[in-house]
Amino acid sequence: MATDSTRERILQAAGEQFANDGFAQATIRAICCKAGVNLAAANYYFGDKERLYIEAVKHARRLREKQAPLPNWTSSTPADKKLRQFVLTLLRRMLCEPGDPWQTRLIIREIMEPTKACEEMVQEAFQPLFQVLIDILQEMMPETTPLHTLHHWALSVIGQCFYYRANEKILTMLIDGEELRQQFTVEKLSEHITEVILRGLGHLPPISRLHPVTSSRNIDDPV
Amino acid sequence: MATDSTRERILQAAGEQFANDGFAQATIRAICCKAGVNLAAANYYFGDKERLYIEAVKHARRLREKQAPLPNWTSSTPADKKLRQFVLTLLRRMLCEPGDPWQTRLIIREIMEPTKACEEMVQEAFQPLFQVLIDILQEMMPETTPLHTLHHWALSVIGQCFYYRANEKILTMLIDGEELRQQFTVEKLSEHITEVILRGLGHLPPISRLHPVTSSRNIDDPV
DNA sequence: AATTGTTTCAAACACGTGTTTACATTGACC
DNA sequence: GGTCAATGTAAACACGTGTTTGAAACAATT
Repeated sequence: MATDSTRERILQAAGEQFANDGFAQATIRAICCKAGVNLAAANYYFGDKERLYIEAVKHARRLREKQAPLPNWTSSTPADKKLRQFVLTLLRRMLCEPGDPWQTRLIIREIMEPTKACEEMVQEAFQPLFQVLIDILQEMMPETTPLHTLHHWALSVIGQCFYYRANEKILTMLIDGEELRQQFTVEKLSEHITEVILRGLGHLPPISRLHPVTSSRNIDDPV
Repeated sequence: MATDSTRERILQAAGEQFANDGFAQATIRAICCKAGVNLAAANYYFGDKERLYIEAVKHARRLREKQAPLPNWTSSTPADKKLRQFVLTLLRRMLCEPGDPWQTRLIIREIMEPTKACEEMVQEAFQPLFQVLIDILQEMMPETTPLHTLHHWALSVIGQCFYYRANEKILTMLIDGEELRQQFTVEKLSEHITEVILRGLGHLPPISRLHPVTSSRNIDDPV
C-alpha cells in the first residue's frame, strides 16, 4: 500500500527530528517537510504529536537491536568471552558506527528524560539485557556474592559504555581529535572496558607489578 | 539594594525551572511566578531567555563546587587515597544529597545537550578536574603508560560516577527500591567504584581466588 | 519639593505551534 | 461508470510563548 510508505516516511523523519531537536523543539511541520508529506498527515496517521513520538522511539529501538544483536552463546562459551562480546555489542549499539546514529541519540534522550515511551523500552529491552549481564557476572564471581554486588558490577559495565555516547560533545572538548579517532574506536573501547572489569574480578593478570599493593585500608575477603 | 534580591530570586527560580523542564519547556512566566516577580523582570535583568539560562547554569556550577569541594592533598598523600576521595567528591556533586539536586540536574542537562554555557563550564570546571584525575592515575601506573591509556582509565572512573545520576529514573525501574536506598548510597557507590579501578590497576588483592584466570586471549604486558 | 534615574507592573504585540476542518483526489469494488 | 471509503491537501483556528511598551512607583540627589 502507498499508506505504508507515507507512514514509514513520517516515522523515519520523526525519528531523526526528535533525535536532533528533542520532543518539544521538533515541530510537526519540520517532520512532515523532511518526510515530504503534508502537514496534516502526521496527525492523520498518529493522532497527535505524543503518540508519534512514542512510535518513533519504539521504531528506533527495534531498528537498533536488529542492527547490533547479541551473538548466540552455548553453555560452553566461557564467561569472559561472553562479557567481551556483551560490551562490544553494547558499545556498537551506543556508538552505532558507521552511519547516522539518530536511533541511539533518540534512545539516549528517552533515557535522560523519560516519557511514556520509556517504560515499554525498559521492560522490552533493558531489563532482559541487564539480566543477561547479571548472569554473565554471576558465572565469574563466587556463588555467595550478594545480588547488590552483582548490580554494582553490572552498572560499572554499563556506565562505562554509556558515557562515551552521552558525553560525546564533552569528550571532543577534553581530548584531542586525532587521539579520539585513533584510540576511541568501538573495538579499543570495548577492549579497555572489558579489561577493567576482568582485572577487577581477578580474571586477568594485573596491569603491572611496578607498584605494589599499597591499599590504605583492609579488604576482608568474605569467602 | 533591592535589585539584587529580585535578580537572585529570578536566578534561583530559573535554575530550578530549567533543571526540571529544560530550556525550551521552561517558561519565563513560570520562572517569574515562582520567583514572585513580574513577568518583565527577567528580560529587564537578563536581556533575553538565553542569557538568563546561561547565567543560571554558571550560578548552579559555582554553587555545586562550593558545596562539594575537593579536599586539600599534600605531596605525601597516597595516590589510592586521593582516588578514593576524588570519586567520593565526584559522586557527592552528582548525587548531592541531602537537599534538592536541581543544580546537578541542570548541569547534566547542559552536558547532554550543550549550548553556549557548556564551553565555559568545561574550561572552568571539567578540564581542571579531568587533569587532577589524570595526575592521580599517572602516579599509580607505569611511567611509560601512554596518554590515551590514562584517558581511558580516567573515563572509566568518570563514566561509572556519571551513570548513577544520568540514569536515575532507569535505575528505579531495574532495581528494587529498598536495595537502592540501602546499597546505592554515595559512600557505598564510591567504595565500589574505587575498588573496581584499584583492583583493575593491581593496587588491591583480587576479589576472590575461587575462579582461576581463564582468559580466552593473551594480554602482552608491555612493561 | 522637584528632578532624575532605576525598578516594577499590567497590558499588548508578534510569532510559532499543534490541531482541526472542509474540500480535493485517489483507488478499489459492484 | 458510479459509489464510497480511504487518503492527501491547503487554509484556518486556538493557544501559549518571548518580548516590548509605556506608564506608575520608588529612591536618591540636588
